[in-house]
Amino acid sequence: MLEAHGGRGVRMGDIARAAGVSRQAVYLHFATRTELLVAATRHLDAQLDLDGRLARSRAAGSGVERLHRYIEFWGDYVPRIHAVARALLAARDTDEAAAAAWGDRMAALRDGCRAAVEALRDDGALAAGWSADSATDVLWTLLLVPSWEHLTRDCGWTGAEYVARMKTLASRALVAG
Amino acid sequence: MLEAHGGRGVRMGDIARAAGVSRQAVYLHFATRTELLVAATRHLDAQLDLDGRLARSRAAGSGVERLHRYIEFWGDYVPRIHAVARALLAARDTDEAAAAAWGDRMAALRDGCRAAVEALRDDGALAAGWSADSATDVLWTLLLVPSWEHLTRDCGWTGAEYVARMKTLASRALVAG
DNA sequence: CCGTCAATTGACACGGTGTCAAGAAGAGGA
DNA sequence: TCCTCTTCTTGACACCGTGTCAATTGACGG
Repeated sequence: MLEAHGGRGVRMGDIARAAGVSRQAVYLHFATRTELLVAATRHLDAQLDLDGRLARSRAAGSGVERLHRYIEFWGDYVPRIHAVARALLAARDTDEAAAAAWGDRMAALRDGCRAAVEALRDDGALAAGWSADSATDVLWTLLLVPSWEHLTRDCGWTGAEYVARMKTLASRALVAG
Repeated sequence: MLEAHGGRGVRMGDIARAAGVSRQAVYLHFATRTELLVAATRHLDAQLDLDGRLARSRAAGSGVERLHRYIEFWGDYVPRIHAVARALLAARDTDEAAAAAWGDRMAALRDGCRAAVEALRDDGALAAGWSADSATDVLWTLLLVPSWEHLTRDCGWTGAEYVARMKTLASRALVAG
């Protein structure tokens, strides 16, 4: 349902109706809308085998390869989780729990960025001018969901273009030489 | 008031009270909350002399200088408009008019990016691999408000760091050589 | 047969936006 | 002085979405 509505405007009553159940029944399982949203993201992560997808990046032989694999993973993953991410992102403004849940996911993204940057650094391939910290911050920011949204929706980039150009961008920006 | 609350949680009643006027009086001047928000951004642009601030970038002698001046302008401007931008951004999800107003501002940002990229291209300084369009999209995305927010709030970058590192990033990514 | 558990119905509180109607206060002109 | 226009006030209300509560029903298992 979130996917059908771009992550917006899905109410508890809509969900209940779609599940063939009363609105109150939903509250018997999820105390708040945010809790339901968070459960949906967890479910999605499990269903999509988040950890498995990350394995390819972790197994990379070089820093640059790791960076590229990570961008490939992310470019493939974001569109799948986008709608629910969008909903969580919107809820964040008014709901403390949603903000925390979003923070967790962003921390995980940062871990991946950090690992890629450290792999680069260990190869001596981190471009001059960046510390591991600042490079991590940059990569982390490049991969933000709103940026993906902007590029694919407002700029009309395809998923493949996103991956290819993001690789170019990150490589030019962060990799030495 | 928006600045005091990070652009969130400011209600019509709060505004009225702060203005020493009844809530309904506000509605005599602005039909909707969004209209008031949009008026506030216009007011802010005029007060901050948006056009004047852009002049320095427009007067740049080279493409690279123009790019750098534009990033300096933006890095100085965003923190000043951030709270109201945040509010507009939040309203965008539920309000068509807010989405349109935001779209306008983003289009203006894009125009600036486009001009900088074309200046680079005309100098023959646009890095291989980018078309003017894709380079514009990239720069446009780098400067997005959520990214600025993320870097300054979540990553703890200062305004000066934002400008300096964004210049580095954009230069490495887009400028040849 | 009884207890438990999940679900149902219907009502309600709350918070925020936007609307409406009746009236008050002041300014300016005939 | 009176009249009118404009602006504002007060207070009520509709609407929407979330979350709560209470009373009830129906199925399943010991």
